[in-house]
Amino acid sequence: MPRSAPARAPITSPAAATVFTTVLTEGPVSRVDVARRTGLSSAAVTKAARPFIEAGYLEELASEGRTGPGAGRPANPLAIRPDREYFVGVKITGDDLIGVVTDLRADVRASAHHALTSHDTGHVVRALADLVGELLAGPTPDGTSNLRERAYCLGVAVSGDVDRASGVVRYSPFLGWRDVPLASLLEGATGLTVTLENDVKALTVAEQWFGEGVGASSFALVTVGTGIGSALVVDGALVRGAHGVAGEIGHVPVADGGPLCHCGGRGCVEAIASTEAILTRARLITGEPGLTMADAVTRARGGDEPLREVFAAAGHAIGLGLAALVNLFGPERVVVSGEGVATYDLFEDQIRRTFAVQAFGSAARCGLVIRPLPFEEWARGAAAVAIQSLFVAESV
Amino acid sequence: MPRSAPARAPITSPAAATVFTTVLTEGPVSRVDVARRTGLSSAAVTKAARPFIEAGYLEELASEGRTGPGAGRPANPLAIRPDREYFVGVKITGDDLIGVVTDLRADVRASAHHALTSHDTGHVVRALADLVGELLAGPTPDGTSNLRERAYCLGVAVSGDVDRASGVVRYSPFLGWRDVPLASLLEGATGLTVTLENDVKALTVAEQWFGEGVGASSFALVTVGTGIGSALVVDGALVRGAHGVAGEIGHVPVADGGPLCHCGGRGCVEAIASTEAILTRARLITGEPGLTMADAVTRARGGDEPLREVFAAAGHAIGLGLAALVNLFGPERVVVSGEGVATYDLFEDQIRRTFAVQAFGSAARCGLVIRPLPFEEWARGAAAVAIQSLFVAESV
DNA sequence: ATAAATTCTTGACGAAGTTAATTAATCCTG
DNA sequence: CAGGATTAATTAACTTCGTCAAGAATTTAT
Repeated sequence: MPRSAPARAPITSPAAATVFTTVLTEGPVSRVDVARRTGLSSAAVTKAARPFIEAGYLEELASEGRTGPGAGRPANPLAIRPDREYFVGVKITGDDLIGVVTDLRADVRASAHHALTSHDTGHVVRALADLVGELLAGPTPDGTSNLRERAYCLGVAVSGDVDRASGVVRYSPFLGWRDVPLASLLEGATGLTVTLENDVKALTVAEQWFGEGVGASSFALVTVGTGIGSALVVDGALVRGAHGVAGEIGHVPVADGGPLCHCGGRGCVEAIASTEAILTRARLITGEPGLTMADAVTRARGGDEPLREVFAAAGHAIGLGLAALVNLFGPERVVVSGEGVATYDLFEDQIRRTFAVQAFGSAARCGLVIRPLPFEEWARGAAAVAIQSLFVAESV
Repeated sequence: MPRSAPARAPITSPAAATVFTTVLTEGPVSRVDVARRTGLSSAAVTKAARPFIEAGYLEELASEGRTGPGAGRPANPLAIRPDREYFVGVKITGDDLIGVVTDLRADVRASAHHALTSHDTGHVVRALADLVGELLAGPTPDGTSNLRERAYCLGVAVSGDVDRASGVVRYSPFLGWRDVPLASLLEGATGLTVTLENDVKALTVAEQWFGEGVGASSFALVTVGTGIGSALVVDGALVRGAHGVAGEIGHVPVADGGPLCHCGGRGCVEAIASTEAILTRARLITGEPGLTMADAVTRARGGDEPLREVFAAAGHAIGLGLAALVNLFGPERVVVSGEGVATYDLFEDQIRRTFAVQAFGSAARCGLVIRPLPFEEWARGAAAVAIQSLFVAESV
């Protein structure tokens, strides 16, 4: 090509990163507004925004008629051009790969699945590369180019102990992996820049940048399902834990002398409220060892009191765990998301009630959002991590 | 005065703050060493250090003979001159004022007490100003000057909801105060620059800068006594909580269906392990409504099994709370400090045992330091906050 | 002595962001 | 409808901070 390749996102200084994230996460904003929100001078915003406009990442919206009540030159809001770059996100579970392509705003544009027939590293890497190839095969939505030419980054989410910085899966119980340098393997196989992250943390990043977490300096996300996990954002940064462990709300002890947990502890939230724990208890109570989760849910929804109580007990345990989290951290908001079967409607009431009782003082003012979690969301989280990887420096 | 007044700590740039804190908290270090540890260039360290040396805050130690194994110019380590400036710290309790004077390293040089006969704001302010006057009356230890001329900052620690930034006591149950602008009142009364902080947070700052927290990017401090509280440091910054509440480990629910807590919850750590909760339980078990804490402690130490079990139950509850904290945050270290009567010897074993069982995975690698808490330490915490207030910008 | 190693200092330079002045685009008023 | 008021964006000069590269200082090793 005679013309130089289009410049990638020109994040060259803290101010550039600040301006870009502000426009990215807070919709169209005028330069003065960006300046006001970030504390930068308006001159700095002008300077920082120009390269982004030239590289096609930002655009100036035609002034939208009225500026407001008073007089004055109307603002030309800066807006993101979401189609300037695409990102691939893949979540690896024990059984399959879930992949999505998103735009800069983390809106999903395409998705695909792929069953895993083995946990062998080589197999997974090949399958993942195939999936990525499939996802990027088509043209861009605007038809002017194809996806592959505008996608440079791949985010991968895996449950377990993941070292994002080095791109290594330290330990993944589901896959039976230890110390697999997955990021570099995938960079070789796909040619994309790969960022690896723990799945719950990835989900939290998506929420922090493009969901409920926008504008909150501290918040938490909790996932309820097979396991119960969470991740915390304090002062804009993900809490990672000195030894790589943090956010283990599933193993917060809430019921002294309660059921034994697979972690060796007693009365952990996960020992009471995980899908398996609920099912075990439901079978015990009904005396039907063959009871399925789907049946239990249907009957509970239908008004089966003993079964409803099993779910309520789970909701109570989650509420206690939330109270522990909120009393210790005081986040601005917490998102509780139900994985897999959307049973959250059976928990929600009890979670809120218990939380209201156990949250201390004004910590109770913390906003509680409870909602289902479509499983594609996990892959979207991975893509969000890829988007975030544009910002090499601090995570604003 | 013909000569200009001696310059205060010349913290004019991020680099200056970094260099000064490094030397302050990590003992004598050569300039190259500071550069290596902080990532600054050695030129920057030289430049930043000079004004501190000129103002008398730092000095160059004569090269200490051998530098190490190899050749090369020997290092001239930079060291703090602790006596360059003194700081006053005062802790306000419901009954009295405890005050100390410390040097730059937060070493206590003088201390004094003062009984409070009323909780009236004016009375407390006057009493506190008197106490400060008393503390600063003498000459400096080196005899070259007097304390007052080298003390500019006062730190004040109060339990309850305190807004450090505005210097307002939002709510203090012990004093019965609401929205008292204590910092500005005290600036008027003492002429010193006043920094107000919550007492547990102040203690944590002291630990972060001058104790177990040095070098740890995240750690927690827990105090056990009348109340049970904690404060958390994540990535070098104190967690404040979106609504001003954080670190409320005392109200983490650990025993579902346990004793009712004064906060309205059930099974809170504080409802089981606070001094009052222990005493209530001890009286119930022994059937002696007049039992004192001192007696209970003596008899438990002497081998009284039922009483030992009361303390063990408290230790267990604390251990569960600690596990919750550590599983959620993954701090590098936790300090557990016993307030008032030094009963920690009766808890320690049980705390460690429970913690070991309930801490999840490598979170258990978190270092646990359990030790008594001399009550002057609270005032020292206040002084540490005053020292930290020199660093206007971020708390490194 | 001379060379090698290591620490510290110095001055030129460059990057990033600020302030202040200027230009631009609109509304309001008489 | 001209002129002023008002707000937005840009420009240019300047400040500040910290790096780089070169060299001075001071030791050990040969």
